[in-house]
Amino acid sequence: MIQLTLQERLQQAVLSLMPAADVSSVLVRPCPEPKFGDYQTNALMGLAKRNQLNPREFATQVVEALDVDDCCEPVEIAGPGFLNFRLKTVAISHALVSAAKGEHLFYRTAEVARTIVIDYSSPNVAKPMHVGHIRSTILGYTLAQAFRLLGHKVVTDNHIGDWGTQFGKLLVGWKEHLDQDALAADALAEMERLYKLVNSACDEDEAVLDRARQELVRLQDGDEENLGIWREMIDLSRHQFDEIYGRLKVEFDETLGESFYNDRLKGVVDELTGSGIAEDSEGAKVVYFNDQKALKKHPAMVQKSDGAANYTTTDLATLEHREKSWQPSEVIYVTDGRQQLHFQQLFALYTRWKPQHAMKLNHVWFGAILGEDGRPFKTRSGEIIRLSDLLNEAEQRAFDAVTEKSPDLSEDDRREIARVVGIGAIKYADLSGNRQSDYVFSWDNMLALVGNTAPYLLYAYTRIRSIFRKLEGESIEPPASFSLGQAEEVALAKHLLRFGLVLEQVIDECRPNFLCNYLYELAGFFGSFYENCPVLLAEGEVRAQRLALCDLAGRVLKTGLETLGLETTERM
RNA sequence: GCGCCCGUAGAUCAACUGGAUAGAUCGCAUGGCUACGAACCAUGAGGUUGGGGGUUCGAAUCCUCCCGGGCGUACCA
Repeated sequence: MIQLTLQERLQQAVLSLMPAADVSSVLVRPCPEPKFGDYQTNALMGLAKRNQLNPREFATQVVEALDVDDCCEPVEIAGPGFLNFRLKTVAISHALVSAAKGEHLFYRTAEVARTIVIDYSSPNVAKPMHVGHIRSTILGYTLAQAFRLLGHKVVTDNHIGDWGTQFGKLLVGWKEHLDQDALAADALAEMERLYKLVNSACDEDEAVLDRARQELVRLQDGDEENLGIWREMIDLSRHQFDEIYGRLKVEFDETLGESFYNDRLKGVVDELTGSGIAEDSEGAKVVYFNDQKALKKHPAMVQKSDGAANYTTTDLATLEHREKSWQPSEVIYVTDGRQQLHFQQLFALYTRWKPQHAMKLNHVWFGAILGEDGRPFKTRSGEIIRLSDLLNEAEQRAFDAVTEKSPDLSEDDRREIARVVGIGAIKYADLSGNRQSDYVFSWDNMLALVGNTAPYLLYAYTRIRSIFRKLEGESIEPPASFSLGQAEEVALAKHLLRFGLVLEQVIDECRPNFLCNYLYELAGFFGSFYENCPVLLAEGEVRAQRLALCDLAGRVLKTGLETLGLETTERM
């Protein structure tokens, strides 16, 4: 939090010279190069330019008005007008001492807790979850954890696709082509087969399409037989979703599928038409956005020409429900980037429908998964890889690795470690990139066990734990100060101080890869420290200080990993 | 056609939203376990950031024009 102190004082110094200045962009950030210092600001140059001042002279004046002697060495003006701050060891020591006493862990929680609704995962009933679902599931869960860590209230909602036109075809398939044995063996695969079968039959034969429409109408009219089949399809699907979520250790506060809002859809359409927001077009009800450049040519449809509502309508009802139920300050949708237009329409439409709403509506989108040819991802046989197969493969590879590295451990232990490492590797691989970049799927990349990967972080953690196991019963007092005599200690300590800043960035921009980078660097700094600074063999104060550094690094690592949804292990 | 996103080392990705010498990892080469776990550490090679032009103290990032790719573009969600 030192960084925020510096920033506040810097802003005050600027204001003392320029009372009318907007200092919100006067930020202090970590230096790109340690040789320049620990923190820097580049904001003075822009400010000077806008006010037609010489940037170096302005920087000099700011430095004169700035008092940071308690935590920094004399501030340095560099290049065209950077300010470089170098922390005093006593300031670092002070932060470490209070953390070692358990007063904080280098971050602080929000003074005003916000309520955030996060909508993620949202698989469709009767379809197996495949690798495409993992990004939303893992990203959403991680964001929820990050908001919670910083003291916010989060409601997670799995908006599963359990209603809609696909059920007409599924019902035809179920009634005419169901293979009970296949259903018992792998329900989702069988339902997917039925859907594909009827779907292609519909393309060729108008009569099949008619039957599908009739079955759908019957379902929507409450026909007992169709409702029963529908419920069974949902139960079978939910069972398999839960199995995946269990393995991923992902949870939801709510699972309100599309069907939950079914009774409200007609009312929504009536309100929109009644108030003149929606109008008729080619038999459908649509909303035009002539006031918005980006949406001008893209009206949103809220009712199809056959009278049925569609997903925009459902999403409107969902937003209404969320606002009523939780009064969130923000609703976050985690989906792939192809739905950007839909959410632009939805947000604009909701604001027109309920102009008084105060929710920030945020579409957190992510890039596509591509095959090695750069085209949307499929295996050679044209199938998308099933999520359960991916998890199995990850655990198997991790098991082979742990068996090779630690053959002395029992098989049960190795299985458990392989589970933590394998699942962790997948999650980390998914979270460590910029979410908006498309990424190329490859088994070796996703399940890698060396380099910038989960096992690297977990290994650093096990080394820390190993040190504390060797202490056995020995009681350790938190040190009264840190002398930080070796460069590796300083680098590790300074990095610990930045934890809070990174967490803020993660929730501000909904980008968990900042946390991945931070933890990877932390593990790296710990690695150098570990190789160069004996802990147990050190003596007196130094030993106590190094033990405390190890403990703090371990706690930050564990907290960070848990925020990413990764479990830790004591040995591997 | 229109709109959005993208092109960075042999490969996979970063780059704190305009900052200082574009960083990692894999792979490749070299060195290090009689100091706490070598799933580690240290060192090296590898780049005209797709291409041209522009904006300015400063550009992978902003503007513009080409080249190449992905996605979307009213009755799927």
